[in-house]
Amino acid sequence: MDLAELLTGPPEKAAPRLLGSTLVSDIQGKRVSVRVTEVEAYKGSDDPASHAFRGRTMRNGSMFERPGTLYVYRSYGIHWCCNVACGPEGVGWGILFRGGLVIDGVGVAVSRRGRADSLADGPGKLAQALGIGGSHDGTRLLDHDAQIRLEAGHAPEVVLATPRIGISRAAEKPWRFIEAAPVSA
DNA sequence: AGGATGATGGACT
DNA sequence: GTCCATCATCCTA
Repeated sequence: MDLAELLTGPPEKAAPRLLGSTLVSDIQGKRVSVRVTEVEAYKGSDDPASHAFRGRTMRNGSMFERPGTLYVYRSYGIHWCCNVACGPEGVGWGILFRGGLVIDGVGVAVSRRGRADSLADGPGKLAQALGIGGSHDGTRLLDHDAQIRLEAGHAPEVVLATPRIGISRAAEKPWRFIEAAPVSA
């Protein structure tokens, strides 16, 4: 199953299968690639924690676009965070990119982050490392000539499901998925 | 290793 | 006016 097909499904199914895929950004002539290791599912009108719970607005419109559309929002007035829309067009389902590992363009990521560690282990940090901002809202991540793209990778050996982070409503749903290190011998 | 806190802006009641 | 899908820094231990 390819990414386009995967993203036509519900977020709690698609999210864990996005682990191990790669986000690639080509911005200002610089490339950064991040292996996705942490995601969260947000299920639109069925999910009180979702930005799309109350329907489509100016801010969340991208989540209602076709699968593979990037939804970028400002968090706490300071950071940028990004999601990919999934499910049928118009439903407002999405998957938040919550963390990853920089596998290409480390120097660029270090420069953007202003530090040499913790480059993408958080949604705001991941967006900053990739150079993603409000102007990238609506990017079609599955277009081969887009500035920011989502590409297939190799699936992790172990996936853990836990409650989502930083929310107060529907906090019991185990819709956070992380790539875990296999238990060593 | 873990808890508290300030920064800062937009969406919503 | 209040609530955030956060982060870095500054404490205490």
